[in-house]
This record gives sequence, structure tokens and C-alpha cells, in this order.
Amino acid sequence: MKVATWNVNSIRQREGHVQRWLEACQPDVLFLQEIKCEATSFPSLTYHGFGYTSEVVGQKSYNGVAALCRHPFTVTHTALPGLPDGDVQARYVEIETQDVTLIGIYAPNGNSRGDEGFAYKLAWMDCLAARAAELLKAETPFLITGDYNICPTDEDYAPGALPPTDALVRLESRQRWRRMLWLGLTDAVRALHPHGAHYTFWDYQGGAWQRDMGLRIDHALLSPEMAERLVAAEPDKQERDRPQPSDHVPVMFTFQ
DNA sequence: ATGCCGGGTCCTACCCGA
Repeated sequence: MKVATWNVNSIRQREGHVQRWLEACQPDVLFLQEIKCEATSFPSLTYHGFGYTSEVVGQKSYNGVAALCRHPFTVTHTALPGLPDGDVQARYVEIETQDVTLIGIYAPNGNSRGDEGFAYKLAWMDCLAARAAELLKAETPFLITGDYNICPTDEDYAPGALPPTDALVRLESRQRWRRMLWLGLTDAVRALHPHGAHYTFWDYQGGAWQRDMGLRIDHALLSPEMAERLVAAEPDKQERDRPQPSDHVPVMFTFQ
């Protein structure tokens, strides 16, 4: 089974990129983030033609996530359990297929709106940890993949690519990441590649791609059963070199 | 310690992302 994640920075701008990549790489499931549109504007029919059906958790202008799957699946959640009523940000989709639970996330950045924005990021990650704990307790095989907006360690961003005060590298953000590991989850890329950059994002500005000033912020965390099945975990850097790319590249995770 | 780039929308100047 192959599961992929990709923050596309507007699906309407990246419809063709996603189509070509699906045809070339044939994941069983692809989670998308920052689709930046409502479900009615999502180009579902394009992907139906390639054997994928979709679940779209849309929002006008901002955020928005989706799951594309080429097997029958059921949707178990379209919002992160535990968030306050009235939170309308489209950041979570959870499905079941092939006897596993697959979760796609777009975690808050945490740099906007000052202390309130950062507090929202931390609260969101607290809810995600609670959901993970619940699934672990039920012994459900699962993974949580997507844009975590966290560089787990200093090895996960190019020196100087971010100030030390950035929400992506702040102590509190990294504490939230480490709590997921302490629960018993496995960082898929680091399980197979303990060292090295393996960046998944390069800013559009300042020649970040050409200078390799990247970040590793798109991840998959695996339950123990899924970790034992893991055989590959790779960002597809080639996508960043194409015309009109997303600032993130897809990351593919392969399981036996 | 940023918003130079590139999305979005109240269509055009401004908001947002990492």
C-alpha cells in the first residue's frame, strides 16, 4: 500500500500537477492540504477519470484538505475531535480503507495573530495527540500524515531558513511533536533515514529552492503495526523543479 | 527576523502563508 501527502497551495492552481503525479506514482491514497476552495469547486471529476474517488473538507480561500483513494473507503471524521464547537477551519480528514485508519492533516502554522494564533496551534496539536491516544488504545492500525507545520529538530531545516522564534521551531511546538513520539508513534522518514535533510518545503522567495534553504514539515506518524510494515518514505523533490510548483513537494510512504 | 513570492478575494489593495 502506498499513501502520499501533498500540500498543493491551491488545488485549482495545481490540478494538472496532481493529475500527472497520480498517473506517474499511483498511490493508493493521496492526502491534499491547502486546497483553498470549497468542496463544490474541487476538481473531483478529473481524478475520477484516473480511478480515484475523493472526500473533500473544503473552505473558501484558506486551508482545506482532501483524500483521494482508489479503493472503497469510509469517512470516519471530517473535523478533528475535541476542538471547540464553531471551529470552522478545514484541517482534518479521517478515512478507513484496506483495514487501516488514515488521517490527513493541515496543522496550524502558528505565526499569525500573535499569541492567540500560537495558542491555537498548540491546542490543535493537543487535540491531535488525544485522537492518536484514542486510536492507540483501541489498537487500530493507523497513520497521521500531512503538513504538521513543525520542524522536529534542527536537522529538519536549513540553517538560517527560519528565525529561532518561528512557530515551526519553537520549543512548545517541538514538545507537541515529541509527545506524539512518546505515545508510541514512529516518524516514517526518520525511521528509514535517521539523518540528512529530506526537506519537503522550499519558500518561493529569496531563491530558497536554488539555495536548498528548505524545511522538513510534511510528515507521517505511524502506529506500531504500520511502522512494522513501512518499507519506503521519500519526498519527491523533482516536483519542486516543475513550472508553477507548489512550495511543498509530495511525500510517498510505502507499506508491505 | 522578513512576506522579496504566490495563493486568495470584497477586483484591486490587502490578507495570508512558513
